[in-house]
Parts: sequence; structure tokens; C-alpha cells
Amino acid sequence: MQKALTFEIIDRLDGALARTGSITTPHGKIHTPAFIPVGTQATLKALTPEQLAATGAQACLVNAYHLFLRPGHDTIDKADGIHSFMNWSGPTFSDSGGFQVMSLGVGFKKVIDMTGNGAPNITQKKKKLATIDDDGVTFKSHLDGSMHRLDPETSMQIQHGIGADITFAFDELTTLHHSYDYQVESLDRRTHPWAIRSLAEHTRLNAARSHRPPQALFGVVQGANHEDLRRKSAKFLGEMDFDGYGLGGALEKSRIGEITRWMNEELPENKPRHMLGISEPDDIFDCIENGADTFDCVSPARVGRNGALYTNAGRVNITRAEFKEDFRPFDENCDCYTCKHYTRAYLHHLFRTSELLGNTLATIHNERFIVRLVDTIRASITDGTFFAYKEQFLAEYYQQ
RNA sequence: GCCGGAAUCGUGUAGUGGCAAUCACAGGAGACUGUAAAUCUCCCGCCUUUCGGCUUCGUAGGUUCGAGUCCUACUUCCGGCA
Repeated sequence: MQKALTFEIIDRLDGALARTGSITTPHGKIHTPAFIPVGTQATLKALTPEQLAATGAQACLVNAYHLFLRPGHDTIDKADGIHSFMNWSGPTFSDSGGFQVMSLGVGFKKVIDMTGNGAPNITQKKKKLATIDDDGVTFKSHLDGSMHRLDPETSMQIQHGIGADITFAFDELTTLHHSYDYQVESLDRRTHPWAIRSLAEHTRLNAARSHRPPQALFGVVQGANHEDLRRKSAKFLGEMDFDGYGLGGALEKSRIGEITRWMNEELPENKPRHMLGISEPDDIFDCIENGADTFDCVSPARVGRNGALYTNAGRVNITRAEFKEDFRPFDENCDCYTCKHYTRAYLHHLFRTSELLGNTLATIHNERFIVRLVDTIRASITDGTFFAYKEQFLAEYYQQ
């Protein structure tokens, strides 16, 4: 019988937890470390699957919450699954909807505050749309206000209807502003029991749906920025029969490497670890150094659509007046389609005129930039130059 | 030439006797980390780092305690009629 997922470690980095590897799914391999672009609603906004593949993306991630609301996971199931539905033949991930527990609840407009300080992370102007209890979450649809219930079993049923190769356990994403006591309670009463329920339902569905390729399930480690909780969560989930692990939750940016290390020192080494929602270059280096294998994040696509493009010297707002008559390629060192064919002045013009092509070209560039960054990091682990590359890249990227 | 209407921020507008400058666009800049995001925030007459100060409703007069607002003339523009 076909296995849902196999993971092979290929190279290791001396003096750190970093490794390269290969994840094999029914829809192909992912060479790790890898960046996985996010196509929440079964599309990476502004790109065709061919354009996405041309960025070098090895896989993409969709979201159970959005696809549950529209078109409905039953519809995707009838379409023969997400790969067929969205015309993406490579590996896919689906998020559990756990993120929306937070983003539609306490975290609105301040989804991942990674600063570790600042104002309480509480919805103020708009009414929150999600309320959580120990059994699951009650949602009000952001689309039509209809009420819905999401719990570990329904999340897994949705994710099996979607049919992504790698699914995630339904979890509670806390914020850095929750108290320690709340973080403890969140793990003991929700995230961990929900992981058990997610795995049970997932196992049942894989058996019941043998006409489909088997799907893999990653447990999601939480614990905010507390070492004891991160280790406890990783140990608890690490002893369960997951195919891999999601490293989730809000992580204080300045400690992201350390927090990743806590988790990965406890997790089984021979299973892949996916860093949920991370793509800033410094964070990627820190997480890979400490044992993360894959990443997903909306940021390259979102900031690109909003006119911010990555360069080796940092992020640049292409709408700035200085680019109006700058007829150089956007980034002479970039091998993406956008930089090969279009000037800064033209990109500037497209954004000034709100032309949709601007979104497409900026998204192509940003996804390619982050995919290539992670690919280059992978090569640097293989040839042992990781630390030198990290130092050189970050010095240039964050220069002021 | 006659009749009527209009003139407020770069543009279009709000303000119809009581602290001018509302809203939008344009413009300047910033933010965005498991997507309620082709979104959001700030600035946008002049001076001032801030606090704040100053100016200004086509022009010139007039009425009034007080005028962007009412009156007169002029200028310009837009209609209509010749």
C-alpha cells in the first residue's frame, strides 16, 4: 500500500540542527528545506499554477477554513481532490483552520505580533467572529455571517475532502499576549486533546477513503515563547504517530531560533518539521539552523500585491516616486520572469495605475525570491557554507 | 452685445451670516509572518522638531457686532440668446 509520506534526511550541518532532506508524497517529492507558497483559496492570488511552478515552488498550501466555506470540501472531493480542482500536480498542504480560530477571534488585525511587547492583542473595533471552547470553535462566517462549528473531527473531514497530501491537526494558536496560565490551559485542554482527536479521525478517514491517495498528518506544537511549554508540547506530540510536525503559534521574533530549537530537540529527528507562517529572511535562517524543514507564509504574496518587493538589500516599495523613470530591471541579480522582462519604471507604473499585472509580476518576484533563498540555504547546508552564507546574506539584507 | 449661472487645497467638491477647508481623487511615505488583505496607517496651504503660530474662499469695495455666504463693480469661465 502507498505510504502517505516518507522522509529521508540527506545532509546535516555540524554545530546546528539544520539538515537537508526529501519528503515523498503521493504527488511528488519536496527537497528540504523548502518554502511552500500559500494559495489559501485554492489559488495563489494573481498567479496561474504554471506561474507558481515557474517560481520554483515545490508545493503549495491551501486552507481548510476558506475551502469549507467556499466552495465546500464536498465540492472539491467531487472534483477528485484539490490537485485536480486547482490544476496543481505537485505536493499540497492544507492548514487545519486553527489559525482562523485566532485571526477571527482575539487576533483580528494583529494576527502574529512577533515583537513580544506592545498593546494587548484584542479585537476592538470589529466584533470577533470566533469563540473557543474545549471541544472546538464556533465561527461566524466572515462572508455571510452564518454560524459554523469547527472541531478536530470536522477539520479532518474537511481536509480529507480537500485531499491535500499533508494535513495539519486542528490546534489553538495563542498569542504572545495570553497569560502563561492560559498557554498551559490551551495545551492541556485544547491543542493536545485536539491532536489526539485529529489523529484518530485522520486515521479513520484514511482507511475509509482508500480510493484516494493516503494523506499525511502533522501535529502542531504550541507553547508560545515558554521553554517548558514548547518542550512539553513537542514531547507530547512527538510520542504520537504523526507523519511530521507543524511548529506553530506566535513566536517572539528575537527568540525564534531558540524557540525552534527547544521544539526540535524534543521532536523525533526522522520526521519533517514545518514552520507555520514564517518567511522573513532572518527568521528562515534562524529556523533552518535550528531544525525546521519547510515553511509556508502568505507574506511574499501579500506584500508583493501591496507593492513591496524583496531585494538582496532589503524590501523596497516600488510605488516610491524615485522609480518613476528608473528603467533598469527591478533586480539585475534575480532570475525570475519579472526581473528578466520588466523595468522598475514599468512595475511602478502598474502599481500606480492599480493594474492587476502589477500584482502578478510582484508576486512572481517575491515568491521566487523566498523560494530561491531557501533553495540556496539548502545548498549551503550540503556544502557546509551555511553560516558564512547566513552572515553574508543578512548583512546585506538588513543593512541600513 | 444681452440674459443667466459659476469662481473654496494640485483636481473635483462640502460649507448658504457665527472657529473655512468636509469628502474623494491625485500626490508623499510607511506597514504587512499557518490570508476577513489588489489591504491598512500616516502626511498632504505656509512656518515650526513638538506645542503651536500664520495665511487663505477670483479682484476691489460695501452692508453687518460678525461675510466664503448678502449687496455693488470688475475679471475670468460656462451656458443660452443674438
